[in-house]
Amino acid sequence: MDYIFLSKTKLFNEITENEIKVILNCLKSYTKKYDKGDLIYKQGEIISSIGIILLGSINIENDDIWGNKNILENISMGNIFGETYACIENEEIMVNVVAAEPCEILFINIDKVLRTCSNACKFHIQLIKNLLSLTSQKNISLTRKIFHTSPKSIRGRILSYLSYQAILKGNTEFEIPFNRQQLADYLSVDRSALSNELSKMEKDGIILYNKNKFKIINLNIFS
Amino acid sequence: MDYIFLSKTKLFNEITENEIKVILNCLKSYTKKYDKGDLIYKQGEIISSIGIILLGSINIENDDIWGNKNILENISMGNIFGETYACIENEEIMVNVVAAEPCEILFINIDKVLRTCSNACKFHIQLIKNLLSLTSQKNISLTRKIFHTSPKSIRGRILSYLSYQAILKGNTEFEIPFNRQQLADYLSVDRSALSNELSKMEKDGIILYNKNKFKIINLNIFS
DNA sequence: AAAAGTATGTTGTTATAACAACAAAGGAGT
DNA sequence: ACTCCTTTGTTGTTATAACAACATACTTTT
Repeated sequence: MDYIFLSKTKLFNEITENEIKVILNCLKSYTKKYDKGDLIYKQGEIISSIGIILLGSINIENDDIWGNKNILENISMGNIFGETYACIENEEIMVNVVAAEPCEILFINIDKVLRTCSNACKFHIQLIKNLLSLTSQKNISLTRKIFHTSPKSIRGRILSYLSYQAILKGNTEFEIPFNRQQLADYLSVDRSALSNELSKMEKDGIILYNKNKFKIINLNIFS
Repeated sequence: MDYIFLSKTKLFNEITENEIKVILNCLKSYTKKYDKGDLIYKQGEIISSIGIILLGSINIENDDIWGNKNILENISMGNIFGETYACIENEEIMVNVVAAEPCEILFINIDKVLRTCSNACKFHIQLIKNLLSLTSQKNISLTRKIFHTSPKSIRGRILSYLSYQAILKGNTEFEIPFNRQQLADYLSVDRSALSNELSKMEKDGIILYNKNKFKIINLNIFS
């Protein structure tokens, strides 16, 4: 186990490598490998472990009753997933967790962290604090997705998403972590309509793009 | 201060009335009253206090760059708001918090809870645990809104929302906490289009409704 | 290098939502 | 009961997104 890597993750923020070693042992954690497309957590399951991505990345997806796939989030190496459901008892997970590429996951039973946390155990308290911070941040990323999908027009959604990416990267030229289909799913629009709108926006001189590289030319927010 | 009321809230779960009294004093909490429509937290502010609603209810809203108002959530008596931003340092709040009716709010500085939490203080640990649970639950309610707004058709969104409400209330007949405009905002659709679609659904024999009372007759999920 | 597979772009048609403008119903206050 | 005001429903028009089907890259495999 790469404790140095783990000590740099947000989950183990302010926890030393040796302390991590103790925690992982005490909480009976284990690792598992997955291939691209493998289902890690299935909609409807009751889970009590969080996952830390040691290698690769995963997608949080929802398949609605009509079969439309909706990508809520892509989570990469060093980050965690499942904490929302693991922190609430008997709450069915409403999403699918799917390996976006070959990956390796470390699972930690969070029930134990929450139930056995006593004043005596300093690591546990820090772990809970870190979880709180992470959950809050996930909260914000969900709020952000809601922002990007609340404009009624496709152009509005694209502008919302791209302008946020530009701010995030601190540059009007940037790469996005989605391909067209994934971006369409994220914004809840049809892929071909998205492609179509992107090329219209290029014609209108608002953006330049090639694959997942974008450049914002003139963000006319009133158009 | 009504400590009995507070001891029944989720935030003070497993904390006694006397302990609450100590905490509130120690954390320099204070209360404030608002009229309907008053702005409690404004988009862009850096906040470090969470609010507990002692009386009334509040709306979490977003006004986008084109002036569309988007209601993310309605939060009622005994529940908290602002914890997402208060738990992360220097994170601007991206929403407006508005009094949905006359209300009274108890503010608690969360910075102090997180920073001064030591092994010696048992209440603080419990408070953080409770916050973690609440944040996780808020997370789920955001995910739920994403579900309700991800179908591409208005009917799909209405069905998603109403069928969830029916499950929540455990009855095919129920009241919803929104008026038409608020529901339209929540589902990110035009109000008149929503009214129109609702009456079509009634004609199609799927639902019956009057104002905010609904009855699901025949949830044909494949239509 | 050819073949197969995947991702992206393009176009035309159809379905649907937004919008605007108005009508009707329901409350609140005088 | 009348007026004012707010909420909800209705209709027709216009704008836009979904959808389908195909074309054109670009990748990966053999």
